[in-house]
Amino acid sequence: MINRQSFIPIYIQIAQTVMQNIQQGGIAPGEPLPSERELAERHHVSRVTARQAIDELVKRGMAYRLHGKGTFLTQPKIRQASGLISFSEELRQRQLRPGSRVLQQRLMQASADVAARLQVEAGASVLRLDRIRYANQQPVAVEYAHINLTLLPGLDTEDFEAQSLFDVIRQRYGVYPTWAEAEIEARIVQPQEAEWLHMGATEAVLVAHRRTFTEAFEPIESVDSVYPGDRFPLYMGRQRVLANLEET
Amino acid sequence: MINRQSFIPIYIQIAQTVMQNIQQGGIAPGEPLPSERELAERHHVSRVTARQAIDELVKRGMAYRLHGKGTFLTQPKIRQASGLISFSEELRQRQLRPGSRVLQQRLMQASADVAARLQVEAGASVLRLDRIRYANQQPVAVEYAHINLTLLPGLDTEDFEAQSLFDVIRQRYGVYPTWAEAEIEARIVQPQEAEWLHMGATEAVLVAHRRTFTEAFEPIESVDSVYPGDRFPLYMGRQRVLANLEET
DNA sequence: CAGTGGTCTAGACCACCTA
DNA sequence: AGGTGGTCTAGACCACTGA
Repeated sequence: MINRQSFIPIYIQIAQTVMQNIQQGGIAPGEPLPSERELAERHHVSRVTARQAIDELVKRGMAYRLHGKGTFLTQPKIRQASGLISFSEELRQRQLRPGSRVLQQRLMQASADVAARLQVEAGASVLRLDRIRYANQQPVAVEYAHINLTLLPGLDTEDFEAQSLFDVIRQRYGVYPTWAEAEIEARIVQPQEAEWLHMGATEAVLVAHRRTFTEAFEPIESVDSVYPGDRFPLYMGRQRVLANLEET
Repeated sequence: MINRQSFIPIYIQIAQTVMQNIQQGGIAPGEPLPSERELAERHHVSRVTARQAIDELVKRGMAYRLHGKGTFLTQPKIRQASGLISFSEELRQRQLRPGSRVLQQRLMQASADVAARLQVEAGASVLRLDRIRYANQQPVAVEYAHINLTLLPGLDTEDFEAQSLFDVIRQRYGVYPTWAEAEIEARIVQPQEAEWLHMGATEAVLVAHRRTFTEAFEPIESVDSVYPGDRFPLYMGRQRVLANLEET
């Protein structure tokens, strides 16, 4: 079961076996996961490693610990998490088929505003990419993106109707989007957007201003996503609320 | 510096000393934190404990690790995090003075719908609490809340204009809100809400459907919060994007 | 009481980065 | 080479839970 020669850490492998067990229905929501000591013994690892494995599930909101009692599976997550991840990944998790129509894709020089958001110098190369996004053929969002080409030279020649932006970034450049930040507001839909999204002229839209960063906190892209207010609610996922360090 | 007799874990104490150092300007954004080995030596603890301390800062999005290089302070967060936390805590973090006007506060029996959301039996005791929320005297939200009285018997007699709901829950009942889940949509403001929030009749509002849970995932409350679309954007904080376990 | 998670030790080896 | 974080060991004691 556990391969010690693998480049995948042991605790991830153990977390995966527990995940598989869950997905195959071996553990019902509310029921206990194997205890840390049991996992440690079963896989011949130290308890610290077993604990680290369970931590991976807890971090994802899939399980919760109760001191003295055990670690338990949370209720099923219809939709996993989102609001901060990319459109394609979001749809993938919702089991919907993503699609895109590129409205414009062109190289440009960063304005002062865009430069500030991408933390590059004014005039630096930026890819402007506007797309309509589809889920199972239905339009569900309009995205206006500015992508940091200083970090990703040559990205502008790719075809983003056929492939996911993040897939290209990861595979061609080895750059991994690791941090995200978003601010969300509501406004009345603009006429052009209403047409693209098949909405009435006086309906409301959600606008998410999102920035994605590398592991080292370099901005990869700055995107404004426009969603129909009611057809496609943003799910903020299940999160652990952390106590303030100061208050302890 | 470190008190080994304290009921506060050593790694939390160390995290606090690092935090203080940061807040006093000892470390600038982008600069490295003390290394794990250095912290361990300085406080005479094992490296695992020092690492656990730094983990607390990383979990909060205050620092990020770079393999082989070090752990670095993130850029300052103007607004800390939110969308999932309570109104009072959110304003506290934004340095605004919270206020409330109670629209209605009454004991009622859970309808089938409310019962489902609070995971209680239909007909169980529920506190309905509708409030206008103020920040520095300005109305910034309308909240319609259903609170699980099965978990918090007697809560209905408290005065929620004078004190925070969560403060009462923590102090009187020892119940700690630990998990949160939210879904966000946009719609046109309703006439009554427009009046309360000083908005025009055709403006858009953000509606957050939020549930808060105990450590053991028992629902504490289910709240619909209505925010003016543009005056009070929701900040989703800075979060680490976790890779899928399956894809590893 | 036994079983659970929470914290902690004193090491170890690895992979990665910079000089 | 020497520093960093990433992973791992084989224990330990504590606090909490439930029978």
